[in-house]
Amino acid sequence: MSEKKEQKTNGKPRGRAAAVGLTKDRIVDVAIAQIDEKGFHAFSMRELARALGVSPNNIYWHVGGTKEDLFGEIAARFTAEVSQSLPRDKPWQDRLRTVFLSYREAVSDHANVAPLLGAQLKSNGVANLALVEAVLTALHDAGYRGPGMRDAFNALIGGLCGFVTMEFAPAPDDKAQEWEALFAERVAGIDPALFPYTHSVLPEFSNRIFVLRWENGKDVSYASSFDFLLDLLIEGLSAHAPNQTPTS
Amino acid sequence: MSEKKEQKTNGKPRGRAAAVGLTKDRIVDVAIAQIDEKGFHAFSMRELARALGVSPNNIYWHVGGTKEDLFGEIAARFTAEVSQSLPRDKPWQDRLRTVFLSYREAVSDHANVAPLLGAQLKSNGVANLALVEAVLTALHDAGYRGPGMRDAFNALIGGLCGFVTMEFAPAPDDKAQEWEALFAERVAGIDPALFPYTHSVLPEFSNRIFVLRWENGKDVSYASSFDFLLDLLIEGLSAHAPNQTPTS
DNA sequence: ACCTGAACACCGTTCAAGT
DNA sequence: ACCTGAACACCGTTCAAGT
Repeated sequence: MSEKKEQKTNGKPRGRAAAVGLTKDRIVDVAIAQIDEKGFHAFSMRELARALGVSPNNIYWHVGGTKEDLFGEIAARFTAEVSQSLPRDKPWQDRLRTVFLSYREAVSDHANVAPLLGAQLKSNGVANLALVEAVLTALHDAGYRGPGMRDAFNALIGGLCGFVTMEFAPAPDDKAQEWEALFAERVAGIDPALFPYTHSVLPEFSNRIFVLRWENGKDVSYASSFDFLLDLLIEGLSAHAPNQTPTS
Repeated sequence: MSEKKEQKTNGKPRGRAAAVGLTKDRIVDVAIAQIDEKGFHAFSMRELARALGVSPNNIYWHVGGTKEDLFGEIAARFTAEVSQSLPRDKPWQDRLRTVFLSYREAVSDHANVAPLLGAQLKSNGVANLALVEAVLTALHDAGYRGPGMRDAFNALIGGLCGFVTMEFAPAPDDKAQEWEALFAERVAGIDPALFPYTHSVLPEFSNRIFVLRWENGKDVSYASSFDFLLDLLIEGLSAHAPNQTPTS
């Protein structure tokens, strides 16, 4: 994440009236820090204003009408980070792999922000064009065009970014410990007569597969599952590719 | 969605004191209706209480301490619906396809509830064991065991359910029209010198691929992209399967 | 067991005003 | 252009109390 100095004033030189020197960049910095610390659920505009030592309205002024707009800015910061240093001359398969692995890495550094990234159009929609361009170019090199390219693009973004959103879905807030214990117990007590296969994988998969878990990706790694998904998709795209590129 | 009659009293006969006859089922019914109508963002416990003609505390009493618990109940209702009528004697590929197509269908009937389903552990975690059992059984028939089975399970659930969550991510609330126009304009004005491939697919893909869109799956169908993702995964799982089952 | 009224400690957002 | 104070219309949740 870019650690901009606080004095940045959006490029424009400033008159002598400004007392605070608030910046969109600084707002986003502190907002991410707050979410990291207290979780997405506990994040509020007023608390953010307090942390910045500023009136809430000041934030609204810099960020544009609404809390959702701030979320959009936060999401933009993330996707911007991903588009750094995309490899240029590797085969399209390698480029795709790099893009999505680095997306997952960026998100896992600030896992509490995850609910923002997949779950709202505005965040979702702050186009990071470098990322889009990279994926489209890779698909183009694979020979995809038209509707087939659209489906391939959506399958990649939806499947992989969606996975990451689920991976870091936040657990219940406060009394987490109560809930964890209760849920763990419920999983352990699954009836083998009704659900034989689920029961048979039980001690091993308990808390390690989606749905049957009480901790998220911050506590239990889903890296190998993500890699597997990524492999399936890239291999599948190769197999369906209308036009193969030499795998130099 | 089950349209339980309002009088249901959880099976237990009731003493003469009960004036209202509120039920968890009825709470969930009306909550889903409210979210359908006004969107997830606008949903509140107090508004729900008003719609039910009931004191807010009454809801808390039936649903267990918190709003998150209610979300869990709502999610349970959904996954419960999916597990109806899972085919028994078809090949595992067909069974997987049916499960996830019917999951997507159930969600798209109440698209505004989507943010609830992938984005919070508690909803996510209300184990629908029939669904889990169906997926695990299919993977077992494909020959998957141990860590490979775990990765396959997570890739399926994370990729496909994650896709659906993104597909129906809600657009900004009120002044949507403003934002749509502005975003559409921004997409139309993408610089062909900086992002040549993105620019080249522009009129065709505008608002039809993730990231570069201002409407969600309620307004623009992502069915073909979901189908493509599903095909890639099932074919890939077949290719990697440790043990093939005769097809039919 | 089921239900309510009143209250606590917050929110997001807007309006009018200051420099 | 940048910033604040005060106010509006809400929240989720809890506490004490009623039948």
